[in-house]
Amino acid sequence: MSLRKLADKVGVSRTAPYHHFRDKNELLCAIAERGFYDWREIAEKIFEQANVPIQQKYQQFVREYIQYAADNPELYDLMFGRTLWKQNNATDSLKDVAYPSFQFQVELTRKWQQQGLMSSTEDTLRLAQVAWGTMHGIARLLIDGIYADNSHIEDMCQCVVNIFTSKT
Amino acid sequence: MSLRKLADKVGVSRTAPYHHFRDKNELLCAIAERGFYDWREIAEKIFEQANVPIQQKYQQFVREYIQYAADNPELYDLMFGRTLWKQNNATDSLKDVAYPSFQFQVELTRKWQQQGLMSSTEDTLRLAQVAWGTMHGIARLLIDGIYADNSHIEDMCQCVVNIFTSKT
DNA sequence: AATTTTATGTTGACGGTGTCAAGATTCATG
DNA sequence: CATGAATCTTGACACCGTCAACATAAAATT
Repeated sequence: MSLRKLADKVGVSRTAPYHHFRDKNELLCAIAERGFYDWREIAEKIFEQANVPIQQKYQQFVREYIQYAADNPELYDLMFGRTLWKQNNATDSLKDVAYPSFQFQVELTRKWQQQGLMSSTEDTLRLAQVAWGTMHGIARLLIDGIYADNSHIEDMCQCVVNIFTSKT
Repeated sequence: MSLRKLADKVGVSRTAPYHHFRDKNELLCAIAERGFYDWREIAEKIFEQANVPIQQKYQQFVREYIQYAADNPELYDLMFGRTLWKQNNATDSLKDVAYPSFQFQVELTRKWQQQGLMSSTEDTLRLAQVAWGTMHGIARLLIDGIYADNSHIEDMCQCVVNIFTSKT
């Protein structure tokens, strides 16, 4: 969607947004930022649950991550797509929210390793990148409509959990 | 890059390409098609090797997949990005090359399961989606510049192999 | 050899888009 | 009341994909 159509739909002139955002990129960054806040809330709720085995929490985490992407394809594309990240288009404000979100994934991985859910022989950072990459890749295959269908989500998540929590 | 700049760089008028491709989308599809052919050649060479253990071939496959994406970020984005796939923008001609490429991944997975490299308790299609999703996700994190660096490729690939070939 | 068709090129024009500059309006605050 | 900030507006510019119309060279047909 273009800025002009957007402005028109809101019933305002085409240049009105420029008094609130320096350019289109900043507006997109702001939208993505909201996405990171929303996702963090969802993720935190998962791990706040008491009396739920970690393996089940992990499965829930994977499923909700992918479901979030499938439910908000455009937003996910903004948050993790090349539009904002490929050429330093990301605002400092966006980075301030996104980087901790990336770091969160690493800390989660470390905890999973410590709790024996995942192999502790792997380097934590690498494992975090791979584990996240797996969710990210499946999410992208889904929202880009490549050889994956929304009806496969549940099964794929189960498969991910099986693979990553295999005893070594 | 825009069609006009491209045409200008080639030293031709802006509408010249329209005598060879119906529109910009068709041109992009043709480029992506070439990418699929190239990648198939690379992949086939890996599995043609004799006297190389399958695990090593698998590792090589993962590494070369990700390296190919890292070396040709724009091309990879065309081949597997939402530009061409999200809204049936893909040409029939492109689909004819791409779908078998997707299917190839499934057949590879089936073979890996049969040869005991990967867990044979997982459904082959799901496992193929997850295994490919992992490579795809890491490739995307790399080329989109999100929390992954080209210097991590080797280590990440090793990690992927370790995870997916864990004995169960 | 002459003619026609095809392949390939060109310029002009249209509507769409992001964005800047300059001016209008509202509105809170001194 | 006056001032200045916040907000909105229209006009203009350069760029983009694409269409229509026309030119020309090569290939095919007669």
